[in-house]
Parts: sequence; C-alpha cells; structure tokens
Amino acid sequence: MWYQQFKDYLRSTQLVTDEDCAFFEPYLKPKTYKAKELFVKEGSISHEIGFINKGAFRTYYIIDGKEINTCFFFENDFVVDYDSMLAQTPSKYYIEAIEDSEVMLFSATVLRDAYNKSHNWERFGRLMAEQTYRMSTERVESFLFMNGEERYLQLLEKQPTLFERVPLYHIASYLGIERETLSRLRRKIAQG
Amino acid sequence: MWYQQFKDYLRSTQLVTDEDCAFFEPYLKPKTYKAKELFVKEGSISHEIGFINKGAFRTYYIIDGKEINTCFFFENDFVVDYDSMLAQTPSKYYIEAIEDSEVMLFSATVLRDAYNKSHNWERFGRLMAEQTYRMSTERVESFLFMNGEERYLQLLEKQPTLFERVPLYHIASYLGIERETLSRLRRKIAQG
DNA sequence: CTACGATTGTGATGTTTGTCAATTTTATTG
DNA sequence: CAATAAAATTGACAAACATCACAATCGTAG
Repeated sequence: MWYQQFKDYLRSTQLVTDEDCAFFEPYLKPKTYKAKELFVKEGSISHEIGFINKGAFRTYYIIDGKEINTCFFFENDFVVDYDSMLAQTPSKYYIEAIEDSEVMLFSATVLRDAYNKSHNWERFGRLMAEQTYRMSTERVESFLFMNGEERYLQLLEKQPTLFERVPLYHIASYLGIERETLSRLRRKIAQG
Repeated sequence: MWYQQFKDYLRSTQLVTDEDCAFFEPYLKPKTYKAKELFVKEGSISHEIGFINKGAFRTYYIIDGKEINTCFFFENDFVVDYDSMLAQTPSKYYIEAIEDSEVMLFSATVLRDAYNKSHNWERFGRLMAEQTYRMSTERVESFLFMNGEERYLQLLEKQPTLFERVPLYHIASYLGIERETLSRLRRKIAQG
C-alpha cells in the first residue's frame, strides 16, 4: 500500500511518533504522473508537496529558450518547489516527471498546521530545512572550488544512480556546462 | 548595552517571547574581535554562534594557496560556520573579522537545548534554516543562469553596502571570478 | 608630508568553455 | 525488422575567463 512506504520513511527518521503520522493520514492523496507530465508549472504557487513512492522528477528553468536543470528527485524524496512553497511566491521552475511516477500528495497548509500543532513536526521541518541547506551549500562550493570536470567526477561518485536514470544532456545543465562540453570531458576522462 | 541589541533583534522577528529570550540571557558572552582576528579556524568544530552587534566577518576557504570567500556577515547577522555547527564536523573554512567587531556569543549546545525545550525556538531554528537555504539556492542559481558580469550587477543591486565595506578582490572570489576579471568588467560597465 | 603597503587597474597571452552545424549512436515504436 | 526519434558525439570557430607581469592609485603610520 502507498501509505505504508511514506509511514515507513517517517518512522525511519525517528523524528515523529505514530500519533504524529496519524495526523497526516487523512490529508494524503495518492496520485500518479506519466513521464513528461508536469508537477509544477512555472508561474504557479506551490501548494502541494509530494512524497515519491516510485519514479523520478526534475526541476528545470527556461532561459533563452534553453532548459537548465536544477534538481532531481527520486524514491523517498519530497518533490516540491521548496522555495515557492516556503515563500508562497510564483515558481520560477517547471517540475516534470521523467519517469512514470507515484506520489503521496499533501498540502503546504496541512504541513504548516502540523508545524504549529506539534513540536515534533516543527523539528522535522527544521531538520529538513537544514539538510536541504547543506546540500545547497555543497553545490555552491562545487561552483566556487571546482571546474566542470571536477564537478562531473564528484557527481559520478556521489550519485552514480543519477547517471542510470537521467540522460547526460540533463546532467550537463545541472553541472552548469553544455552537453557538448560534458561529452568532451567524458571522452578525455575515458582516454586517461 | 550589548544584550539590548540582540533582544531587540529577537523581538523584531516576533517569533519568540520575552520569556524565551530570558532562557538565553545567562549563556550570552560578549566578545570583541580585532580586524583580521579569526572567529573560526579551518579544521575546528564550531561550537559557538555569534550575534554581530557591530562589525563584519568573512568566511573563506583556501585552495591552491588562494583564498576564496564564500560568505560575509554584518550587523544583526549570526556569524557561524552553519555547516560545521549543524553536523558537528570540522570546518572547511576560516572565518575572520574584517573590521573591529563586537559579538554576543552563545554555544551550539545552548541553542540545541532551546530547540528541545521550546517549540518557539524550534520554529525560529526552522525559519533560520529555511532562510539560509533560500539564500543558498539563489546563489546556486546565479552560477547556473548567469555569467560573471551578471552576477556582479546582481550583487551590486542586492547588496550595495557590501561594496562599501569589503575590498573588490574579496568580492571577486565571492562571485567566482578573478580580481583582474572583475576589474575589467567594471571598466567595461563604466564605459557603457 | 613621505614612504610604504594595500588595493585596483592594465596589457599580452593562453586555456577553457560555449556556440553552431553536422553526424553518429542508441533507443523506441509501428 | 525498419523507420523514426532521442541522445550523444565531433569539428571548427568564437567568446569568456584565467594567468602572469607590472603599473597606477589610495590610504595611512611614522
């Protein structure tokens, strides 16, 4: 059952009790997305968060007619435009399913209620924010301290599964380089 | 009085009560830093957070013998290696006073206690984390979507005071470019 | 005021990466 | 399996940026 996976994930964090979980249950809505279907459209305000049971999503931005990927989400991740959700401002991004996917949806309002009613959920929210912050700073540092090749090698090491599920031209823009450049890097690295 | 400025700041957030503030008061330690004095040394674990009453700090990293600035802190900011503090891992950075400064110090342990004891403080921590997260993603985006010139112009618009208090060669590395490149950009922009 | 160090600017040159156009390889569908 | 679309590669060239060496300017202690 779909509920089960979400509950298992929450339990594994050891941050919330079964009681805390029960608060959420009535507000959870399962939903499926076909590959290429949009989860968030640029310009919209994100009211919903999805816990991914199965599948994958990408967040991208369009600039000069070119798509730039900023984020990938997979099983047991929360798919959301966190920025838009937090500030309740229009999203700058599109979020698109890149595989047929199954998610548990819940609204930002319910989450905020949970934060208000339960210290545990508030802590959960803090730790989530701190964790995403750390991922984000790592990314900033990768741009400050490394060149494209080093960023590629680091990503390859840290998230090898990414390369099995996402085409290289999506990864290139995530690394902040052109697909041609990534292709050349890979040849250079393969040749030694 | 130094306490007062910190309390005024906390009140202005409207997130914590006077009672919540009182919890902190016994643990606050005023401290001054001379310009060029270190607040955090690379390799150390950050146990302390400072609220800046007056002055300025910079966070930098040394790579290939070259300093790269990643962060600047000013009045009413918290100066801290947030990453090292959260994860309790050795800092990758140096944090240095760039002006004679006055800060209110408190320990990460006290903060964690506050998080545990008070839902209000926990919420405060969540919102801080969310805010720093948003600043961090903005920075990632600036690297993905913009070139050096655009990053410079954006920074000039968003943080004009930075340019009054920090030399350009520190700003250059913050922007991810060389000081010479920044100098040339400025000439080009000045000439139209 | 002078001298020194800190900061900023400039020129010449090389490297890295982007851009455009085309081609090859790989996957998908009828 | 053939046809077609999607993804990855390649070459030629241009633009952005780094590097090295040095010159100019600014600010401040003596």
